[in-house]
Amino acid sequence: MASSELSLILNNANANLYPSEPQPNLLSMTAPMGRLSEMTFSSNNNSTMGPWDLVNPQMWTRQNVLEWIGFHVENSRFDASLLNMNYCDMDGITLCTMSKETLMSMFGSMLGEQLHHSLETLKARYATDLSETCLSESELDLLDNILQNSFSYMHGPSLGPLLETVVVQPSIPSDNSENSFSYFDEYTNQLTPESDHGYDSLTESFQSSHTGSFLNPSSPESNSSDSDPEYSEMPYSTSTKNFVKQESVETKKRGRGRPPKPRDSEGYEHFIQPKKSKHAPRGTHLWEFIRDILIHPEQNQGLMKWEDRRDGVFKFLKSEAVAQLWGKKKKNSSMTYEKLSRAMRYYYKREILERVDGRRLVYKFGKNSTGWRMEETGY
DNA sequence: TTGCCCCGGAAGTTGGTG
DNA sequence: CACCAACTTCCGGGGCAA
Repeated sequence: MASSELSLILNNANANLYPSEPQPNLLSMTAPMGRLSEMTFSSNNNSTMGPWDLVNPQMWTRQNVLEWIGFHVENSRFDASLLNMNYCDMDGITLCTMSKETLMSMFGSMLGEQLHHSLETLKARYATDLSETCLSESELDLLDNILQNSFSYMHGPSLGPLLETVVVQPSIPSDNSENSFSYFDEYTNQLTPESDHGYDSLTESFQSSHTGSFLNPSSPESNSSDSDPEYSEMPYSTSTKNFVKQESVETKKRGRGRPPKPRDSEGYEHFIQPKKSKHAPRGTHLWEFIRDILIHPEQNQGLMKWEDRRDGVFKFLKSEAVAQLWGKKKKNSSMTYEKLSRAMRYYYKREILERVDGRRLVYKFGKNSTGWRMEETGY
């Protein structure tokens, strides 16, 4: 585990806690994208369990340990700058040997206790179903092959085995999208001058599951938006398991209206959850989400592009992919461009967007939108 | 003809607020 | 608890290019 990664994940926790504080530019520190291991490293988004949640703590990698600590740092609103990063650099076996006192001395009484509680819970969980959760090497190989075959188009040729690190994730993220947790989040936050919520727009989606599909630098900037089968046929899901699960659920017609918020059923309610302020802003608005994709061209990766930056005219290049991202952010796996575009059309009345007649997939920011102008973004 | 997109009405849900 | 904002879902209709 590189110390820079340690810094990133902990800095990020602080960035989420103190979004108004100026953050150092992490662009240069951002790990190169593309490898699944690096994608999953940042998958501990917004108080969502990371891969570690599905693995016996004894088998955690350094990365898993770090994600787990990061999760609790964020949930307890612990000031990550107070952490000694050397304490975070250990594997699961080492971690499991630590007593409550040791953890409390390393991480302070509050966080240490929380970590101990979590660790004991997880250890107890996996003590009973170890045989179910641990795949044999041959099973891993088999699953790896399946994933490689199924998702090969999502990866660059140089990618290593998908199961190089733990890739399993909860199929339904838990809760609290406000509290994102990845180094991309911090990046997003700092580059979004008007990001009033410190939300996670791109990052949540990028990090957690798309296994590089949007990030593949070789992805052509398709003009045909979703005629590209890459984006039209495959839900953006982490694993085949999740994929199958989602598919079966979505064949049922769902009721109208906003889908119910997933309830936290993962047994972590007992941890200190960051309480939403009574006046906490709502989550990201769609137009802000769109804006942030546009003003972060490094991470945009051909999803959208500016047609006329000065006038705020932009175009969806991969409309369905953007919709999937939006759906992921909203914990709504059945989001489509059709639905997203309906929401976009409502913005016309409010003058957040202006109509662009006769051009497919093209919209324009209106006078009631902010944060996209060059004067505002600084670039 | 088909597929994709645009349009806007209608009805629904969730979460914040008073 | 009512109200409201912000979507989400569904739908019928229409345009356009292949």
